[in-house]
Amino acid sequence: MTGRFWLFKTDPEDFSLDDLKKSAAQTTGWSGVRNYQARNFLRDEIKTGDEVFFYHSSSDSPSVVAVCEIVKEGYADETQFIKTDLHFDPKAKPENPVWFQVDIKLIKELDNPVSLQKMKENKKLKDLLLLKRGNRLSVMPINENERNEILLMSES
DNA sequence: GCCAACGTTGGC
DNA sequence: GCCAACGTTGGC
Repeated sequence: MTGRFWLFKTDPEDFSLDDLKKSAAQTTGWSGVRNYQARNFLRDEIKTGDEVFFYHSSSDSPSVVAVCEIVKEGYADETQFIKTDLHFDPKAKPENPVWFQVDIKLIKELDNPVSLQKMKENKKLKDLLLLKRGNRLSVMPINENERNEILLMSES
């Protein structure tokens, strides 16, 4: 069974690959996403077994650094209900959640991180959503060819 | 630290 | 429904 492919951005100051490695079962809930387009992917389209590239933004060399897998698909993001949480949303009610999350598990750290710069230089990735001007989506789909190309780049 | 690009908010 | 103001993202 082959699922779809996704790329999740994270600011390593908030949650890094090292944090994921230290997590129980190397699994973490991807909570805190507060963008409607990303929310729709998390709620409706991302399925258990789908593959995810784990991307560090806002670092010295923004890069894809690992491959993960969805181990639990869309469910209500608890942080929206917690008043003291940074991601609290007063509009959200437990019977009518606004924000959703999935759980991801680390599968493999890439042998060589694939930097944003290298992806920009690769003509085969010219349509990669990540490279579109001003793209701020933190959860985005990528296609199989792009996924294969990025994996290939990580091998050398 | 800067700033362009973008999403959201709120007045009208 | 428009759009200016504002806050945030994220590359550099």
